[in-house]
Amino acid sequence: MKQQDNQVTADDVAALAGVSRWTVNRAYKKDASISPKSREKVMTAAETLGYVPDLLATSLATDRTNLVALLVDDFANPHKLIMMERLTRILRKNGYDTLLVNTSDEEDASAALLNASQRRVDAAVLIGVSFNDKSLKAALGAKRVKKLIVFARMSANDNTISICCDDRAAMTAITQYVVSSGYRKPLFLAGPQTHSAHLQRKEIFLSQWESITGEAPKFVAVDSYDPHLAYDLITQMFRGKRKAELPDILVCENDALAMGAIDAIRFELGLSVPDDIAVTGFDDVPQASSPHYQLTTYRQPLTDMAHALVDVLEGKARSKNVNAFLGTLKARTSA
Amino acid sequence: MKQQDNQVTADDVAALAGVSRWTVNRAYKKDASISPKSREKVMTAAETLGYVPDLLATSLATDRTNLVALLVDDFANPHKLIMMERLTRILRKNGYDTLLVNTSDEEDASAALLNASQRRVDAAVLIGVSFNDKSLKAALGAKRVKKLIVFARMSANDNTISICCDDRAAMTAITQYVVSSGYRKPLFLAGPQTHSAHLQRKEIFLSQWESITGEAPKFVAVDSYDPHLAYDLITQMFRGKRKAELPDILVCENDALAMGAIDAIRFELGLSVPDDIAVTGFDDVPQASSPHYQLTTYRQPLTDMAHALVDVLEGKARSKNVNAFLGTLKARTSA
DNA sequence: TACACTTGTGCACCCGCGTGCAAGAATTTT
DNA sequence: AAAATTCTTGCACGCGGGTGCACAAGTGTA
Repeated sequence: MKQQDNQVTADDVAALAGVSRWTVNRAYKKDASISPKSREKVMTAAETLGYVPDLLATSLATDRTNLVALLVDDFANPHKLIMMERLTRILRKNGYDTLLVNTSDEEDASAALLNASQRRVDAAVLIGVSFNDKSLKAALGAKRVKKLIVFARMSANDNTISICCDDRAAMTAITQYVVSSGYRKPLFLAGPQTHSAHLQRKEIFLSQWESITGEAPKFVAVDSYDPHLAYDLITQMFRGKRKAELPDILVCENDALAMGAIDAIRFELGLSVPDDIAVTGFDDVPQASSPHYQLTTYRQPLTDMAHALVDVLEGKARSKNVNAFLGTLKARTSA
Repeated sequence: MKQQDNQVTADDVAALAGVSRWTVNRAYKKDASISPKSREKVMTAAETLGYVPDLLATSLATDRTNLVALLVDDFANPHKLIMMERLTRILRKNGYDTLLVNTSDEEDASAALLNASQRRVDAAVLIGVSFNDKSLKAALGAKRVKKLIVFARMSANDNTISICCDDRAAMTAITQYVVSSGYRKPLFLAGPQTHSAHLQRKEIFLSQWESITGEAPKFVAVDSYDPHLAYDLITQMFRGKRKAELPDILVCENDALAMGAIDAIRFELGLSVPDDIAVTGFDDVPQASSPHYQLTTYRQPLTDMAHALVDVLEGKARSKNVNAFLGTLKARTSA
């Protein structure tokens, strides 16, 4: 493409408009003291020259980049796509651009974050779920990161701002749904155990269930939110078992695991969902509503959460942590 | 978190190391003329102060940001997630950061791109598929974008660099597979018709098929690569038809459409895939290998393509367009 | 020891724009 | 109509670091 070597600068516009460079500047500032006709002149000049202010120089001068780093550690989960779409769109609407940082490779993660911080991002937003203490520490080590925000996940770290829905309320809704639907032998399928116990959906479910029915459910866990792991684990655990030995419902920490489990139940064990074993998930990914899965799951209010993120960025958040969002249970036929 | 208000600058390091700021600079430049002991002094000083060069200032001074804008227009397709993961990882390994720009909202798209260009991205990479002429024009209008690259898609635009696999070879492989598998009544399910005809997979398939069998296949199209649209269209088209009226294979432009189609065939029409109607896709998204879909599809060599992108960015690409990558046909049980 | 020559280092100036202040122009007041 | 305001505008300086050149220091030779 045609390369415009001579980048149009404010000086050029000033020259054409017959004013000083600073007047050009003011024309772009909303509440600057400048006469309407000056602004007019500048704007037409800018138009003919195709001038747009340079964000790099602006950021350097103002120490505000309007850039947010989005740290994603797990690209296998379709829910990430939804979150990324929502966040980028809403951030953009509020004047922020998004730097996508892939932290799936453990070693590169801190380097990537360091790099992002060298760009003076206004904040780093973690939308990963398996961030362990090490990652968090690395993130905090990057001194230039002004704010560290954990999105869609609880965080107990003091140096962190957490924006997520009320996991306790969510799991309560699921637990009550499961109990009232008549299930009695649940098995909880959890992901990586990287959180403080009391923050885990697993723990919440277990205690909720126990307080309602008096019995402590069993649970199993896989090392990452990977449908294949769920598939393999369920296959291996359930194969050859008599029906009486199997749970009547599998409560999964998220949809990715739930979908893997459903496939295993159907295709490896030849059983029916929900008749033999019911399944619930969490997130309501697009595939959850497909006729194949029809997954009963829980949807977080991502749009509201994204707006809360903007509030935090602008420093006008009500409280430090914004983690009492309420989602909705999507009851489908999988449970 | 603790905010380090006083940002460490090269001057600070210089003072501590007892050299000038420029010597500090040289210490960070690979092939600069600087004595080993000076560099040593600088480095230890930098270490104790926690100094890292500011990328903003560097970019401003060198006119090279090492930033790439990734324009994504369709977050419904899981393949995007794969591409994003691959691209961000490989770009990062080569020193580039990625700006994620959501162009799914038509109106905001050009604004978003303009904004990215104001950050002086070294290149804009389109990994969308439904970019129409209007979007391309908007992209080209952003003068500051030095390179405009279309990834994983052909592009006939002269101002554009296209990095993709050889669609002709790919469709040939699919066509031959379908023919040799004994299918005789294909229907091509296409996405938005935004490309020049000769670049479309649809056209390639149609002509390939005709040249082999002598018959011109039928085709249908939906307005976006949305599984739901495919689902609805197939349901509506096929419902109530006698078996003889139905195709024996549905060749889909990508996996998203194929999966929607499979669901419709199974759940709305009560037919079997592949026995009643076979289906093929394109992309090999993760879900394609699930036991439910077992989709026969075509996988592009994304890693190689990502490296080619880096070559283009560094200006050491063999030719202007790099679009002869060969992928592999993944034959599964859906066809 | 004097000379040429190869490093190593410092410096002025630049990248493009923002901020605060002071001088100039326009407007109002008396 | 002169003085007091208020609105506009210009400018020095700074954000953090890169580039090319000139000079100082270090090395080698006669």
